[in-house]
Amino acid sequence: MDWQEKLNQKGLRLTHPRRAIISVLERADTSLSPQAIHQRSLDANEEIGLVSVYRTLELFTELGLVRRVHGHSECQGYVLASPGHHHHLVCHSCDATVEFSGVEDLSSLITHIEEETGFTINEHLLQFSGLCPDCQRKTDIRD
Amino acid sequence: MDWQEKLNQKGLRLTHPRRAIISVLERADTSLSPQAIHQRSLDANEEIGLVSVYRTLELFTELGLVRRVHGHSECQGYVLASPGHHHHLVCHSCDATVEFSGVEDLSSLITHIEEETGFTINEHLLQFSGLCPDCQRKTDIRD
DNA sequence: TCCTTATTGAAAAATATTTTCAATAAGGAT
DNA sequence: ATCCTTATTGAAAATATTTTTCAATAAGGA
Ligand SMILES: [Mn+2]
Ligand SMILES: [Mn+2]
Ligand SMILES: [Zn+2]
Ligand SMILES: [Zn+2]
Repeated sequence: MDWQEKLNQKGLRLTHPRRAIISVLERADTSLSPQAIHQRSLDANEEIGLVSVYRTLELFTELGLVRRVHGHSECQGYVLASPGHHHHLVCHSCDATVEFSGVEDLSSLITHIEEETGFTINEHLLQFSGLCPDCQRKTDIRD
Repeated sequence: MDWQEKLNQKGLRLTHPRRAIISVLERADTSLSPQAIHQRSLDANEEIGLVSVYRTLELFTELGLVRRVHGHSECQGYVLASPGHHHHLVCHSCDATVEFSGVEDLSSLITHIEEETGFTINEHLLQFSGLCPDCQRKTDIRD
């Protein structure tokens, strides 16, 4: 199910700002802050309000259409989300962000921690960071 | 090595705001935002400036004395960090935050993702969330 | 006790986010 | 095609958060 169907299903409208934001995120290769999304939308001659960016990101996060990426300083980066269990990998140097599928098996770790702490665990946040291929090359050259 | 030694070692001073902030974090059982830390410090009659809270948290994060906890909405929660590799477990309901030691073995997952994406991975962010023992009890009673 | 300078905090500036509300446009009904 | 309902928008104002500046202070070695 794509995002348009998802909105229909919930009785939500397919508005201009919503289209514009998805379009910006589709073209992005890094996560983008609300401000950045707004700016790129204007750059593409899709004039939308910054308020709508905030509202749409909140809605889309709720619907699982976008996900938040948590950086060292910045935690307001949003990326398009593919359906299913995924996490993100971020380049320290250029912010390139790619998704990887959540195939990790944390179950034994989770069980261990549940026993140790008495908590019930039902959610996890996992993110990797390092250098993307491009930035590795640039670093090599400099050496 | 405790935080005081660490500061000495770096030629940094043991100031009143720094003591106050550590003291607040030591007493906390959830992560705290800069504002919350400031308020609790005032409540404890340790009058420090909010600016110093920001500056100290930045410094202490750098030094590995505190760590940031990333929540669903809020990502400005700080907790005291024990030395070594740790992650955090947060209660959805009451925000109770406990540390667990980073004994997880992500190496095969990391290798897999490195091969798949061409990235070099050197850092990870892992956080669990769920219900703490207290909040489990409260939920049970309500049922 | 003195001296150096890292650090503080008040204030202002810069940014970021949320709220409000009248105007608009999405999309189902006719 | 046109009408109608109402979800949604965007301008503006209100709030909240974070950073910058800089003179005053106090940490801590001499
Ligand atoms: Mn996962
Ligand atoms: Mn770990
Ligand atoms: Zn890169
Ligand atoms: Zn709890």
